[in-house]
Amino acid sequence: MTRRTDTRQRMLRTAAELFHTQGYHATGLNQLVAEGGAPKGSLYFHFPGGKEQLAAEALRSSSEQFAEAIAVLLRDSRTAAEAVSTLAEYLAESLEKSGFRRGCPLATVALDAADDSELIRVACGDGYRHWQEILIGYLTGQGASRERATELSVVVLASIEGALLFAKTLRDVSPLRTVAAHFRTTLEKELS
Amino acid sequence: MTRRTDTRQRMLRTAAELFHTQGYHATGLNQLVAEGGAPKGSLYFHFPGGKEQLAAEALRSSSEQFAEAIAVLLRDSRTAAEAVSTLAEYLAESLEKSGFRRGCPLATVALDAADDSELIRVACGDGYRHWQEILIGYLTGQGASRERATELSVVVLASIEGALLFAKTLRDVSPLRTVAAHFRTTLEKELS
Amino acid sequence: MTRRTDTRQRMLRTAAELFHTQGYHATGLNQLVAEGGAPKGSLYFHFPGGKEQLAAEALRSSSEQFAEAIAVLLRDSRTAAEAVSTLAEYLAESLEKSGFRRGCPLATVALDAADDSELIRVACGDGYRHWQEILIGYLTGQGASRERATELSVVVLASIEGALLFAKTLRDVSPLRTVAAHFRTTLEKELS
Amino acid sequence: MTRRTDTRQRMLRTAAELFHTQGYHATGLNQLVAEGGAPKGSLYFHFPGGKEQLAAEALRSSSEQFAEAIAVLLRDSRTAAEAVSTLAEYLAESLEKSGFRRGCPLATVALDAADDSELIRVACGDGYRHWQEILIGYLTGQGASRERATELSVVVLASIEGALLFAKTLRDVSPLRTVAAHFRTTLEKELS
DNA sequence: ACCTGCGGGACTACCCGTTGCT
DNA sequence: AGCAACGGGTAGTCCCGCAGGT
Repeated sequence: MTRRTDTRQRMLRTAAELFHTQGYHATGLNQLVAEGGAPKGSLYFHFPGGKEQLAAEALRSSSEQFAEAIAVLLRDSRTAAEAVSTLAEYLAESLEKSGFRRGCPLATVALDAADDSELIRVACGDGYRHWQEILIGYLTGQGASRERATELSVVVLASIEGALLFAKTLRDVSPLRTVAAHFRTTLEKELS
Repeated sequence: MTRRTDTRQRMLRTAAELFHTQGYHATGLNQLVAEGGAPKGSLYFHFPGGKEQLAAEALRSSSEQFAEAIAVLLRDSRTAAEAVSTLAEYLAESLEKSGFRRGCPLATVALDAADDSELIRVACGDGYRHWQEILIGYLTGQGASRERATELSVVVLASIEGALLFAKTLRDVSPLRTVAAHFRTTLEKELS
Repeated sequence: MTRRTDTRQRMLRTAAELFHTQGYHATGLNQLVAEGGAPKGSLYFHFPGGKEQLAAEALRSSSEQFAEAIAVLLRDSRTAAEAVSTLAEYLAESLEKSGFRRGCPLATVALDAADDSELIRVACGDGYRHWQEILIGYLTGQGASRERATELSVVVLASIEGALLFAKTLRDVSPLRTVAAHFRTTLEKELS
Repeated sequence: MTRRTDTRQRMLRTAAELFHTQGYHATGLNQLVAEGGAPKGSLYFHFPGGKEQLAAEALRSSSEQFAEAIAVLLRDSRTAAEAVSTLAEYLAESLEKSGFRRGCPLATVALDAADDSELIRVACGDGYRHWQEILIGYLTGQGASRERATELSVVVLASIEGALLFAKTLRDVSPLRTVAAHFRTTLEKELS
């Protein structure tokens, strides 16, 4: 039965998009089913856990998709410095093109729902850890020690998250570029 | 006439607390007036602009209070490296003591309400800019050029914001400490 | 599936009754659902347009019911003079029995909501036109020219509406009887 | 002290205007004080009976003003037929010029508040009786018997009220003109 | 003593996430 | 799979009084 999967998948896509841009509490189930063209009653068939489960699954999906994007970006970069720049530029474009609406796909929900739902908090946490692991793998591949790579991955990722927050709030992507420039220098020195 | 100031101020305090920990859309006016002991009708007397105005003013208040805390922390630090460490430690404690609820006082609302209200977005943006200026002032005082201080302030602040997000989501303050350790090294090298 | 129709219909009946006696703005949705025994959440399922749509549909229903009553009264009258008297007497009884609350089922809402809602204004307008057409049909059947019947229908209907207003305001049905007496004479002379 | 009278009077004027066009329940005290430029707290000083007293006084004022207008119109008319036509035309113009908002100054409130407030109901009733007396006086002056004048005054006034209701609801003043034409004929025949 | 700024809740229309019955 | 129902929730406005300054 493919239709079931199809409906479920469409709901998840819509949910991912809305939770990404609006956060958890600002996103209504009505808007979700309206925008996704899905019948309202079916929601609790596909997601018995309700809004919480839907959000958790949508976030996992968003997170994996983003992880894939990072992985591709890193694979195509010759140096860590270049990789960070490319990532920042990609995020800047994504943010700007969406009218400063699409920042980090997890951050908004992580902040406004983590205290309400353990399921959601863990989904976001897992996402962040996954991204970090990808970066650690890359940096060790570039010659960094496991310990150093771990530290750098946290700092780089945190900087980018913070820069995304600033960029969205100020409607100006320059924080992303500033952060990228900083780490280009830092990483080039260290991982020549 | 002290009562007027008192009620308004009490509302603002309660609002600041709730918006800080829950975000904009997750915070109901009912909860707000219940927790603040104020009647609903008074709210719209003091804040004719409703929830939006209340949030914007509360955020400005939160932002200034935080700015003051940063300023004090920096004033009491001998080096920039120490200052960043102290700030990170202060935030880590604040986060942990509140059960991982009090992160950045602006970030949650900035992400979940910036697209809905220009008033709120600008209030948050002004807050971030103010914090940055404080940091720039400190760094130039420590010998950094204006340009370098500007870049560093963005990177440091963004890292801390991102680390707060990670710490809250993972229920673990170590990202804050990792970031602090990183900048201790970086800043000590640069601003000896 | 009979339950759907049932709930919707029950809501409409209650709405018609309340809007008839209290007008639009004096009738609260809470009172409506309480009095109708219907759940609050269902209202916006059946009437997505909210109070306005509910009122408009209730008025159309009231209007048709009243039209039917007029039609029956006219069908059972041998002369136009008798018909007007019977109608006036019927309205006087209805008004008095209800404690001077049930006047024209459209007038109160027409006056207090026509400027707020085009939907409601048109619903009332359509009702009045329909009643007039019924009267025109009857009068032409009694030998009046189309033109004369049109004029008479307006005057007769307007007089009855005005008499209902006076009767309700003065808590005295005699204006209705006075109007009836007047048109009995006028119509008997003309449509012998 | 003239200021007191002034504020009170300004409140009454604004109230008369708003109750006339919107009815009782659709008119909020906030709108009233905002539109009238009066201080909110003063309302219950000048009108201890609150909204109800304010409305009742405003309606009495409106009613007297309208009675004066009728008296002047009748005084300037040579025949009853002409008088009714002039009155209808005056009302048609007033209605049309106000965007079909100013109908009878009492009717809207009479219908939507008579059941809630005896004070208001009686104020409207007194108004209607006063208008009738003026008309009766005129018609007896034109040669009608007291009894006949009483009946005619009710029918004429009721017709005009009903025509105002229809005109407002249909956004078309022709019912007023139709009624006027009818009574021109009737009255000319009778009171030659 | 004449006012009125401020406060006080109950109530407004509307929508929420959720669940049975079909 | 899904329509209809459910009631407690949302932000916002209602009409009203009281304490205290002019």
